[in-house]
Amino acid sequence: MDELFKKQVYQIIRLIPEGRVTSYGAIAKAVGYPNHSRHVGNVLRNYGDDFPAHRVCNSCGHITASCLRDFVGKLAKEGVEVKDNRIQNFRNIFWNPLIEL
DNA sequence: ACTCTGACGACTG
DNA sequence: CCAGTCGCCAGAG
Repeated sequence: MDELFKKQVYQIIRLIPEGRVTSYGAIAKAVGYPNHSRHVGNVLRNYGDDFPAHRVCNSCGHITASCLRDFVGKLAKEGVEVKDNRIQNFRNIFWNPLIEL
């Protein structure tokens, strides 16, 4: 896995506005690796809790993070409603790094 | 070199 | 909307 890839992923995630979310696949595309959605999640795992990983979920708006920590709480704090690991209103708050960047 | 695994995704019914 | 299936690629063992 390229260091560049990680760096790009980190960069993109830092740019996600508060109260918005995006998906692993969207990030992967944005950094030029269309089929590396899984690795985006893997990169996130490494960086830990010090950056807004809670603003990233899968393309269905479903939070699949095994460790779930505070994600729901943090999201709620930013105005993102989550119910049963599912992001409510996902379609509206989705932030596309390719278009809105 | 091979097999399993995984914070995933697109398609189909 | 939900479940099943297949494709994807880098790490770990």
